[in-house]
Amino acid sequence: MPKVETFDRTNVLHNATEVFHKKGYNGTSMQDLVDATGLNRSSIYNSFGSKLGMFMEVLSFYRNNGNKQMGKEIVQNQNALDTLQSIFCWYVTDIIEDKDHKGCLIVNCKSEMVNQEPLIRSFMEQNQEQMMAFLEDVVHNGQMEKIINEDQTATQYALYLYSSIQGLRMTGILNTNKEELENLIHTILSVLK
Amino acid sequence: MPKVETFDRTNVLHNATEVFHKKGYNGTSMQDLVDATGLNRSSIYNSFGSKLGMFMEVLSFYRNNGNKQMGKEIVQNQNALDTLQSIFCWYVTDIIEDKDHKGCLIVNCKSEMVNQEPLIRSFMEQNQEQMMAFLEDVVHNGQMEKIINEDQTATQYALYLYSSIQGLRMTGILNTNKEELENLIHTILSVLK
DNA sequence: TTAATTTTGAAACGTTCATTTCAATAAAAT
DNA sequence: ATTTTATTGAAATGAACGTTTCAAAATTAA
Repeated sequence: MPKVETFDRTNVLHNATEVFHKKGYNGTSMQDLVDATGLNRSSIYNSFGSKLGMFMEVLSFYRNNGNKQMGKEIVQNQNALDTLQSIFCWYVTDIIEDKDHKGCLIVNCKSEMVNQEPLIRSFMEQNQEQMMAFLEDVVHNGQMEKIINEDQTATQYALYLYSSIQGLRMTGILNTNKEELENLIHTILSVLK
Repeated sequence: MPKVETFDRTNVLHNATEVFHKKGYNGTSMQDLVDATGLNRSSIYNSFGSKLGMFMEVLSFYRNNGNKQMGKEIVQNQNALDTLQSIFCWYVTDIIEDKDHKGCLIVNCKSEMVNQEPLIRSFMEQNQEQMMAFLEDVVHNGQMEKIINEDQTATQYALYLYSSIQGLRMTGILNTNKEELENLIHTILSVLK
C-alpha cells in the first residue's frame, strides 16, 4: 500500500506564503520555495503541480488565516459600527506588525497579476464578491438599528468600505504610525454615522 | 565632435512605460523593452544604465504625465471642494479608459517593490510627501473658506484623501462602472462637507 | 517478506534572464 | 578630411528560470 504524504502541508504553505508575500509572485523563484519550505523540488511539483498552483493555494491559505484572525476580533452582539471598527482595527494591527512593509498579499497580487492571469482574476473577483457581501450585510444591519445613516444604500457603503480597506492596505506600506492610522479609520467610519 | 542622441527619448519612455505598466517590473524582460522601444539592447544600456535605471525614469515620466493631465482638469478660481472633485474625476476617467485593468503604475510599483528596492522606497516616500503637501494645501484653503469642515486638521484629511485615492486605484482594477465609481467619490468627499 | 506507491535527491531539460563586449557605422565639430 | 563620440547589430556571457526525469530510498498494507 502507498506511502502517505509525510510533510506538514500547513507548515509548508505557511513558509511558502512568507516568501511569496515578501517577494511577490514574479519575484519568487522555485529555488526560493525549495529553500523556504525544505521540500524537494519534485515534491513541490508532485503536491502542487506548478509554481502557480502552489501560489493559488497560498492565496487561499493567506485569506483563510486572515479571516480566522479577524473573526476572533469580532465580538458577538456588538453593534454594526463596532463590528466595522473591529475589522479596521485588525488591519491596523496587521500593518503595524508588518515590520518589513510587505503590505497585503492579496492586494499586492491583485495589482501584480489580475490583468495577466485569468485564475488570479477569478480569485480576486470572488474575493471581492465575498467581502462586499459581508460588508453589505453589516451595513444593512446597522441601518436597521438606525446606527448607520441611510444617505447611501448598504451596497454603496460596502463598496466605499471595500475601497477604503484597500487604500488602508496601500497606505500602511509606508505609514505605520498607529495614531495616524487610527485617526484615518475614524475618518473613514465617520461617513456612516 | 560627438554624434548626438538621435532617438526620441520621450517616445522611448512612452513605449517603455506601456510595457512596465502592463507587466510590472519583475514581469518585464529586457527583450520586452527592446521590442517595445525599437531601441537596440546596447543603446538602452548606454542611455539608461540598467533595467532599474530605465524603470526609475519611467516612473517619473508616468507621474509627470499624470500631473500634467490632471492639471488641465483643475480650473483656476474654483473652490477647494471642486478642485478635489476634479482630481478624483480624473482618476475615474483614467480608470475607465484603462481597458486592460492595469491599475496605477505607481500604486502597483509601491506594492511590488517598496520592501525590496531602496531607490523605489525613496521615490514612493517623496511621491507621498508631494501628494500630501498638495492635498493638505487644498484642504487648508477649503477650511479657510468654510467650505470644508474642521472636524479634522488639514493634515489628517490629506492622509484620508491620499489613502482614498490609493483605494480608488485598487478598486478600479476590477470595478470600472462609471456610476458606481462616481458614487464612491461622492461618498469619499462627503466627509469633508 | 512482498508488493505498491510516494518521497527524495540530483541531474538535466531547453529557455530566458540581465548584462557585456566589440567591431562597424553614423554624424557633428574642428 | 579628420577627429570625436554615439548608435547599432549581433553574438556571447554565465547565471537563473520553471519544469521534467528517473532511479534509489522509504513506508505502509497485505
